[in-house]
Amino acid sequence: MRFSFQLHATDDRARAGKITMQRGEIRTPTFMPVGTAATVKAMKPESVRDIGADIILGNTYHLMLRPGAERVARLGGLHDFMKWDRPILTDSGGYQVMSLSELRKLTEQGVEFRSHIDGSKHMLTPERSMEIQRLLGSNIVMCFDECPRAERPRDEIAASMELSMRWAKRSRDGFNSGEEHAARSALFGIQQGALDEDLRRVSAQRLIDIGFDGYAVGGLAVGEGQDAMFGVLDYAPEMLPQDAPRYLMGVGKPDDLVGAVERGIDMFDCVLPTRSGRNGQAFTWNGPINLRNARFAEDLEPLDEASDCSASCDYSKAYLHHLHKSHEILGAMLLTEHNLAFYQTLMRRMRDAIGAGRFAEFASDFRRNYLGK
RNA sequence: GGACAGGUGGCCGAGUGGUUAAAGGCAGCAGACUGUAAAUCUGCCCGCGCAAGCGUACGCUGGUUCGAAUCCAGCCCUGUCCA
Repeated sequence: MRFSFQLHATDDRARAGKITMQRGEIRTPTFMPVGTAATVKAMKPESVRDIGADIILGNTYHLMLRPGAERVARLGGLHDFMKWDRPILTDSGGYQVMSLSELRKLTEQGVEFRSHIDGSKHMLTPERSMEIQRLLGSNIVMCFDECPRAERPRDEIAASMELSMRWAKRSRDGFNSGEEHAARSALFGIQQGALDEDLRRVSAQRLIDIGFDGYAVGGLAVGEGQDAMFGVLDYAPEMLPQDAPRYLMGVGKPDDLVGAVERGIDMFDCVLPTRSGRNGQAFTWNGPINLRNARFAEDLEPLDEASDCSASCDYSKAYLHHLHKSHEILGAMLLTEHNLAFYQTLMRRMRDAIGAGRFAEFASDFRRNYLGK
């Protein structure tokens, strides 16, 4: 089975289902922990699986620079290399076109990056991005796109979207040319168009015309704010095929996830649970807290007594406070694990609620506790 | 007892006549983080005040000067070395 997506239940616009691939099943809505540089930072791969992740994300740009895609291929591919045998989705480097905008030159052909590590030049084109993702052994390959910042003027957003759509076609062709890999992996297109409904519609249609296994909503959570993002999600997912997974790239905070599932999104990835874990922030059902805060210095309560994740229920906030104040590496490890477990539990609860036809109730309960309203 | 060196804001440490409420680091107190250039970054950090500002402040006491953390004298303390 190369790739299939089955919907088990829908509740209003929310959907619960399953992606089936050679390397395993992905229960949707799903959250993919981010493992940019062949590691979900501060986590052993087996722990990532233990807390419930079905799939993780890797990155073309970072692995291209180090250790190099060809080297990963010689070492047997990304899965064996990092000891993660389940599905891996790889981002194409499109996000780095924005995040490393100081270090690159963009042309119709592609993007020339100046490595943030050693200054060396690397040309990323749709074709090369497909090749790198193939060399890595990616299971879900993302089209090479440009992810523009929200505040760019409309004409630039439109031009950027058109460029991304031309690149989507080239990505499709490049992907198909890697025949053996194409026969056992999937390719996702990425809708752009920022906050503009017409551009989003044009973008969706271009992608559908090309044809992909799944469709991502890109270019959100890039500074526009949650209201604006939800505004787009009120119409953008419906522009994409019903029978394919919809992936909201780079999102988000727990309340973003709930609002996005509510609007028909099936897949997410975000650095927040891992990065925040390293920076002292823990997600809880009553909202995020910062364990560095003095008020936790003598708090013997665990983060989540009811959790079956050890990091969440076996250690006091006082201890986590101490570890983070002391810059002890275990503090980063435990909070990362807790946060990822929290995200996985959140996804499971959403899937269950959709299956039970009571997602609206779940969402309202969640918001009352998490946002205090 | 003698010879050097030195005493700066919670700690370390710049500064050696006015632009100094006093660099920088640490600690402390908060905040941010959304397809990871992030175990990171930002703000606050003498007291009172919303602020303008006022008051205190560079071991202590006195002096020189329009003006002193900075120059002078005495004293007190610390370190190293010599007896």
